[in-house]
Amino acid sequence: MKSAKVVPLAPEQSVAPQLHQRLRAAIVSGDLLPGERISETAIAATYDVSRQPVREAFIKLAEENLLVVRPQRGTFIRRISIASALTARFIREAVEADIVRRNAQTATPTTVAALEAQLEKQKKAAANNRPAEFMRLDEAFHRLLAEYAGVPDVSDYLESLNLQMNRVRNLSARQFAPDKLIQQHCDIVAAIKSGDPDAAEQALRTHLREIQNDLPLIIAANPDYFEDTETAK
Amino acid sequence: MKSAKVVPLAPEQSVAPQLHQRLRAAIVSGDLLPGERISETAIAATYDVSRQPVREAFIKLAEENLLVVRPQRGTFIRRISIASALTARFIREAVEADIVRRNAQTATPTTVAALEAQLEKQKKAAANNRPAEFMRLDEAFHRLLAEYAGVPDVSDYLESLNLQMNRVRNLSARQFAPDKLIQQHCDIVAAIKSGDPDAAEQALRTHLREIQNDLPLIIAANPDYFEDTETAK
DNA sequence: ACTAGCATACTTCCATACAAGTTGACAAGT
DNA sequence: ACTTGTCAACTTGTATGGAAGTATGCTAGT
Repeated sequence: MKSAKVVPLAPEQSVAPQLHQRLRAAIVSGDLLPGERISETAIAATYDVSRQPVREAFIKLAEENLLVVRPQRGTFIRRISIASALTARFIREAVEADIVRRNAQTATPTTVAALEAQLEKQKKAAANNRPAEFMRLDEAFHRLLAEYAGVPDVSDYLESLNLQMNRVRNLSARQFAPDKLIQQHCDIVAAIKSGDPDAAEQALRTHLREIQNDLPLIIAANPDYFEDTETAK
Repeated sequence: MKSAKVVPLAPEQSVAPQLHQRLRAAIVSGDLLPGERISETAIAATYDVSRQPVREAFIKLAEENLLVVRPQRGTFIRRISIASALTARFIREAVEADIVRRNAQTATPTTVAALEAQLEKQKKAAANNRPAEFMRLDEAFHRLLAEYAGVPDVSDYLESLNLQMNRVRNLSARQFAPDKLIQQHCDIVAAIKSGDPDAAEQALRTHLREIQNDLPLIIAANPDYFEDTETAK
């Protein structure tokens, strides 16, 4: 069976990385659901390539904790580990707390203005009810904070952690209220603007703990997307 | 050419994971030097296996930033990115600062006693001049702190960051003075014991910034093990 | 002496075939 | 009704051959 109704791969680029990127997007977006089975041969047939590059993409995805490969049994979309999600959130909070403290200590009118301009974009996206756009701006906002703190590469390291958090977001069909999040973003920027590191840190911690409050609700709504008993990793 | 003077692989386990583990240990320990060339066929011949599992091990190592695969050109041991090392150190500091604060707030006589017992082991290893043993205990010490802070999984996430830092350590032939590090460990535990979060945080930040002070010396001693110009992925 | 072009020996990437193990249905026996 | 053994259809793991691209050294020409 040849491919059908699938955007074909770019022939001038390597196959494996392209598959890796596409499958990751499909998993994070919730197009492929946790626990779902996925086989090398099926994906290979879909994109009309051999099993080998598919296999290599699977290896990378397994390394990112998005897939579980059970030899001679099958490969499955990884269920979300609650413990891992909480751990990821804890790390993000600790790192970003430091980042906003630095921002509060070194803020200039220029950087504050840029942050406030970013907030306006967020408000606009929320007002127009475009959640995907808002999510992108949300990520850009936190990335901007890291940049202004003098540690831009930190965002790349946190990206793998956000992968799991974003899965939770998308699976929950966006139960998060954008207005509340934007208000919290404003509180952070306001504290930075007034040069108050303690207030900035507190505002950020409150912000990120919002997710922790919503997590039990999301789990209750989609219990089979999470794992409890198994040890994470 | 068949294998020679190499411990053969365990035949009952899969080849690829075994190769991955061995090569990673070789890179972190400095047995394989940064910039060194490494080819699929050579490794395959060494262990008397086919190229495919070697290739899969390479993919995992590239994902861990230990290898750089340049298509149709060759594969090389990744040089250490100074920017990445500093970023990793920043994240570690932020996360562990939070961890020791928690320890100071929730410490019990039991946990403090366990930490102090750990310190004694460190002193013994240092007195007997066993750097490898000390390094292992150092890691265990930080892992213990995370456990007592109620976030044991954090250590696993920080492990990938420590990979790069450990490479620096091993390449530098251990320029770190164990006595000074142990003294700093004692300061941390003392602050935890007295229930002073601010002091504990300060002691930990001082401790981890020690590495940052030594980094320029290490770079000056082994400049070709580091990269500067290239963007660190 | 120096440069441009080319052949050769590499490298990684992909396709294909086979090996080893698991799962599940089904039939035979108790 | 229940258990057990067998077999067929899957799965992932490994081996191998060839395709495409790159580096290198030689050769011919200036």
